[in-house]
Amino acid sequence: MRGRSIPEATVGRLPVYLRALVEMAERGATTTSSESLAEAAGVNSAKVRKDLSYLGSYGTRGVGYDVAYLIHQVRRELGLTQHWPVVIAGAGNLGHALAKYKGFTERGFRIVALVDTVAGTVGQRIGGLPVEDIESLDKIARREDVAIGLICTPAAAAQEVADRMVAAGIRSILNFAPAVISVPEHVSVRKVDLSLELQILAYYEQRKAVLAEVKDGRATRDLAGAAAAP
Amino acid sequence: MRGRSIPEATVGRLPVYLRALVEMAERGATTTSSESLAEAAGVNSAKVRKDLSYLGSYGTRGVGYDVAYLIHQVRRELGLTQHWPVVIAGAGNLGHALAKYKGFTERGFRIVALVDTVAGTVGQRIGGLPVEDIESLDKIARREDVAIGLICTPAAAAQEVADRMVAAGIRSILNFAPAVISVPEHVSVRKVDLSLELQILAYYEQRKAVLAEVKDGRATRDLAGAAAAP
DNA sequence: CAGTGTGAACCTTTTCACAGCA
DNA sequence: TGCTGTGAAAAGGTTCACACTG
Repeated sequence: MRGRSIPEATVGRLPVYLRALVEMAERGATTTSSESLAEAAGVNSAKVRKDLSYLGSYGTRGVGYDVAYLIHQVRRELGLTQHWPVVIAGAGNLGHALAKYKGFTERGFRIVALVDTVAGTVGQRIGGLPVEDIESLDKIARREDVAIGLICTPAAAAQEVADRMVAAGIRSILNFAPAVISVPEHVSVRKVDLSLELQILAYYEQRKAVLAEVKDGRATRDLAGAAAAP
Repeated sequence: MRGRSIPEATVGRLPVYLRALVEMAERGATTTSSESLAEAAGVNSAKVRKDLSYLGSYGTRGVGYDVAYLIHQVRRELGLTQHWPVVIAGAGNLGHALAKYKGFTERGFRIVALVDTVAGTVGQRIGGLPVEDIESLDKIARREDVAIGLICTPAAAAQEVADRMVAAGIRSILNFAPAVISVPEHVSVRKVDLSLELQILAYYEQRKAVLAEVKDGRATRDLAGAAAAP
């Protein structure tokens, strides 16, 4: 294919394929198929083929994909052939944990600084990094050419921190604070909301309980028109 | 509406609306509109109206929504009128941080236990909780009627921990380990993959750089469809 | 008359199914 | 023959626009 601009849904799955491919390579596999890659990534094979087709025609009909070559192509597409300096704002529990998280470094993301407010944890050392004053953010970001920032502050501080990051030239933000932040158009934001995920699980958990009741013939809760599956 | 079974995309936004509504209530608002709720949640108002319509007709035309009543309805729908005991497996950096994370407790999720392998951190105390032997998982889960488990172990241990959780009667899993886990049909899994999010940001970041080059008339990278041979 | 609730149009994503190629 | 690559169909999600109503 190669029609430029990969669908968002596909972009979200490429890192999963990449991880699966790297594991395969580590286990010595040189070739794989859409079927086995799908299995390893937890999706179906049609999706894998369609997703990979957006990158190009890198497979061989009747054979499959060359693992090493595909790893290279996915890495290139994701922009992982370069290293990305990252700054973390907020050195509480979560910032702390993320600063020490090995998975980032392994994938080419280097934490270059941890910043917090003076009232917070400035001066401490976490995982070999000193916690610096958030006032230095601009200086640090420009010195290290930081493009990506993580917000690990309480919700109340998130918007201000985001503004500071934008002012410091950061163009991508990963927001762990449970708050909606607004940024200029040219800045990308993704959010990870830990308790949101639990709330979604609670919804389906509750649903299972309700459905089980219906199935048992004891519909104790109000259900307009629920049909229990077999 | 009330045709049962809310679209997944809507379920994923309900917690965001809920948070916005709770903030509004704390600021003393008694009424809101799809417009202002949309603003607070970072979406558009048509989406808010459609999403809320899946819960029922809880608004008043010409007026808006009653904040307190809507909070109640969203909570009920999400299954947050009850408390959910949660167990965390893996007391490394992340398990540590999550065990101390206030946001869970605030939203009705109580961490009842932290388990790890004996070789790990068993015996330590984290945020008032002792780290227990993972062998006790079954006993703990049944005693506390745990329905939700968090996996915060390294990727290599994730599947085994998931199996243990399923065996212990846990029916919903939030997986923080960068690994695909497989579970029986009746178990729900959601995953939070920290470095995946960074990789997605890297993709768009790189894209911006490439697009800027094209705009400047200096297309230094291959965009057309040139690909190096394997 | 302001603002909800919702059909209808539109867009994105997934799945199907098979032609085409090594 | 076996597996990719991809049109076409189906499903799912978003946005539009307006009838309806308190």
